[in-house]
Amino acid sequence: MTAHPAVQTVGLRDRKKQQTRDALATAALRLVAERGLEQVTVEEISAAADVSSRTFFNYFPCKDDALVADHSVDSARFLTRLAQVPPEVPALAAVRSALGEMIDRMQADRERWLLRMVVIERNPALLPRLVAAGVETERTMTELLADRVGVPPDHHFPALLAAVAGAAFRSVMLRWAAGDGARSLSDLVDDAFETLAAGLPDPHPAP
Amino acid sequence: MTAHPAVQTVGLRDRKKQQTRDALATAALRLVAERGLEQVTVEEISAAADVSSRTFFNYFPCKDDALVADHSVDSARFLTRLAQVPPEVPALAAVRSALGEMIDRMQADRERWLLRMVVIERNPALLPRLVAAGVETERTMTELLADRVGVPPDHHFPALLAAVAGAAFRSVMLRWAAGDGARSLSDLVDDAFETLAAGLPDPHPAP
DNA sequence: GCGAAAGTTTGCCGGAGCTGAAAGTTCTAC
DNA sequence: GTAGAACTTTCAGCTCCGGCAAACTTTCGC
Repeated sequence: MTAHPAVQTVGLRDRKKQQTRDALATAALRLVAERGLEQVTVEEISAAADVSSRTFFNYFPCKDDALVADHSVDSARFLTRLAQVPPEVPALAAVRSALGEMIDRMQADRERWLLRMVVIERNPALLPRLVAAGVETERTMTELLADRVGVPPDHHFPALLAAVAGAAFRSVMLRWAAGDGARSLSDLVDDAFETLAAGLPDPHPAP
Repeated sequence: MTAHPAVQTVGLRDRKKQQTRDALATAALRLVAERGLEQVTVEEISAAADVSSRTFFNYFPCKDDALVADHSVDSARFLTRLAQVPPEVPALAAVRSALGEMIDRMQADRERWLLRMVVIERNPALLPRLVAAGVETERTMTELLADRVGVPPDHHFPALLAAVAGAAFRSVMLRWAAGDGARSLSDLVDDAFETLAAGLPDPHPAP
C-alpha cells in the first residue's frame, strides 16, 4: 500500500530502522497522551515498541525527544528552501515562504502533529524541548539571514528575526492544536506573519 | 553596606535561606563556568556551598535551575509593572516599558548576569531552560495582554506578542553577553523593540 | 528566659534516566 | 554463501532526583 517501487534504493535495514523509530515515537506519544509524562517510563515505551530500553536510547537521547524531536529532516529542508528564496524577497517574507513546505508536510501528518501539540500543551515541561529541537535550526537560520540581508553575522537583526520567527511559529502550532486543527495551519501562520510585518499593532477589539 | 534598617521584618531564618540559595547558585555558576556543565555534579556544587546534596534539591528541582531559574522574583515584578502601565499605551510599548525595572536590576547585578549568559551560551543545553524559566511568565503575560487590548483570551494576538517579546528579550540578553556588556542592556532592548514595532524590515547593509 | 511549634537540614534509600563495553543477531555486499 | 558491517541486547554502573523520618535550628507564646 505504501510501497513505492520507484524508491528501491532504501534497503530493508533502513526501512526497519524507520519502523522502529516510528514505533517508538508513536508508542511514546500514545502512552503519554493517556497517562501523562511522569507516569510513563522509557521501559514501558520500549516494551510497547517491542525493543529493549537500550535500543530506545540508540534512537533518542532522552525520553522527551521521542515526543518532540522526531522530525529533524524537516528543519534541514526548511533551511534549504530558505536559501533558495530569491534574494530580493525581504527576509521576513522569505522565512514565511520557506515554511510553506514544512507546513504542508505537517498537515499531511496531521493527526500525529495535533496529538504531539496536545501532549506538549498538557505537559508544559515539554515546551522547552520544542525550543531545544529548534535551537540548531535557528542558529543556522541566523547565518543564512545575515547573508541574505548583507550584514555581518553578529548584527542584531538576523538573530532577532530567527528567534522571533521561531517563537511565532511555536505559538501558531499551539494555537492550531488548541483549535483542534479547525483552521488550516497555513492560514494561522499567515495571520501571525502579517501581524509581525505590521509591527504587532494592537488588534481592534470586537465592537 | 547593603543593610536597609527599614527592612527588618525579614527574620534570621529567611536571610539564611536566601544565603544558602545564593551560595548554591553562585557555586553552580562558578564551577560550570570553569569546567562545563557535564563536568560538574550536584554533589560538587553542594560541597562548594557547604550543604548536603539533599539540601540542594530542597532549593532547586534540578541542576540546571540553579544556573538559570534563580530569579523568580523578577518576573513577578515585571508582571505587576505591566499591569500598571496606563491602558492607552499600545501593548508592545507597554511590554517594553514594564521591562525597564527588570533591566535595571539586571544591570545592578551585572557581573552575575553576564556570567550566567556566558555559561548558557557555552552550554546550549541550558538555552531551553531559559525558556522554561519564562514559560509561566509568558502565560500570565498573555492573560494580561488579552485584558489590556480587550480581546478574548484565546485570540492569537496576546499569545503571539508574549512569545515574541520573550524571544526578543532572550536574543538581546545573549547579544548583551556576547559583547561583554559593552552596550547597555537597555539600549539593546530599545533597538530590538524598535525593530519589532517597525515590522522587522530588512536593515540597510553597510554601504 | 523557656518550652513548644514550626521550619530546615540531613542521611538513607530506591526508582528512573542515560552511557559504555562486549556479546549476539540480522542484513548487505562481494 | 560467506565475511564483515550494522544493529540490538544484556549487563554493569553512574548521576539525578524525590520520599521519608530523625536531628537540629529558629521563632513564638507565655
